Amino acid sequence: MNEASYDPDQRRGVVRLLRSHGITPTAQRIKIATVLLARPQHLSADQVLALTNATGKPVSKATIYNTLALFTRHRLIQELTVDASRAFYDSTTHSHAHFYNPETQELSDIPDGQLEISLPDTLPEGTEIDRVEVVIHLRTTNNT
Amino acid sequence: MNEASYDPDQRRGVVRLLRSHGITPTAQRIKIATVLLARPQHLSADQVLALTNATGKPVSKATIYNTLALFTRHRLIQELTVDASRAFYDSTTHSHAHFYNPETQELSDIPDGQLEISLPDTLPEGTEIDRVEVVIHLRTTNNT
DNA sequence: CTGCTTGCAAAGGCTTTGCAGAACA
DNA sequence: TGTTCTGCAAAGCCTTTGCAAGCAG
Repeated sequence: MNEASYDPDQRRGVVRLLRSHGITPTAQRIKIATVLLARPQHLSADQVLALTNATGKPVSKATIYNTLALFTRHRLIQELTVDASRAFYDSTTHSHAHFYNPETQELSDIPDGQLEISLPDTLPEGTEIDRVEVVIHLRTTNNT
Repeated sequence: MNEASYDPDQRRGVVRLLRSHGITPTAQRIKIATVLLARPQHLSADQVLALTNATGKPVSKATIYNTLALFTRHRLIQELTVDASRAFYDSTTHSHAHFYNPETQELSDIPDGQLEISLPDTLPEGTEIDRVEVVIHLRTTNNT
């Protein structure tokens, strides 16, 4: 029930996942990855810090930031840039479209198939597509 | 030739534009708008500051930030969030898709028609679409 | 006059970095 | 034993804010 409870099978899975992405598993990285990848979610660095340190031995803020950057570099998670003031980290790497509500600061996935996009056939010279970020910014309906 | 040269006609146009967006024209706002709207471009606050203060009486950094926020609120320009570290301001409000090259920090428009997107027909309860941000993140091609 | 606007400097939030100690192979 | 990783605190960058003076209507 407790998210941080010790589950050897889960731990082994996370270790395998880190290794398969070329990341050396350490206690801190395993803990952070376990929190992040528990379910599809979008978390700010601060939220990751809070969740990670909700139980067990705390992980420092510097390590959180360094680890999130490392995970992003190795494509274990995806960094989202929807708000200039804060980065979000998406635990799912396949879905790329999101709703963002600035009022509630809520970020949510748009289900696959709900949105279609056709990419341009010509790109700037010498470049290729790294990733596509689609964010639909919402506002509360004006019920006058 | 000089971008900041005094052109009464241009100035009148900018004043009209500000008024039509519900913005009280002041010397600083006119100067900033003139720089920004000179052509389609994507500028950071710092770049706007530099360009604005390249000639004439300088405008303070605080006013630049406040004015860019004001212009954005009144939909004269559009704020783009492609890089967590810096906001960009787009002088064109109709085109929404961009290429972004993190290595060069270059932001460029994708011509209309090059990219098509079908929006979802269902939105979260009580919300409507404010704007859609599509950013194709590029990377330099690996010429091994 | 009265309210909005500007500018300066200080504060603020998020993120990165330097460096010493700890962990790991 | 040599390299990588962690954590603390300090620094850094971009942006916002408080407040007094200036300007516009």
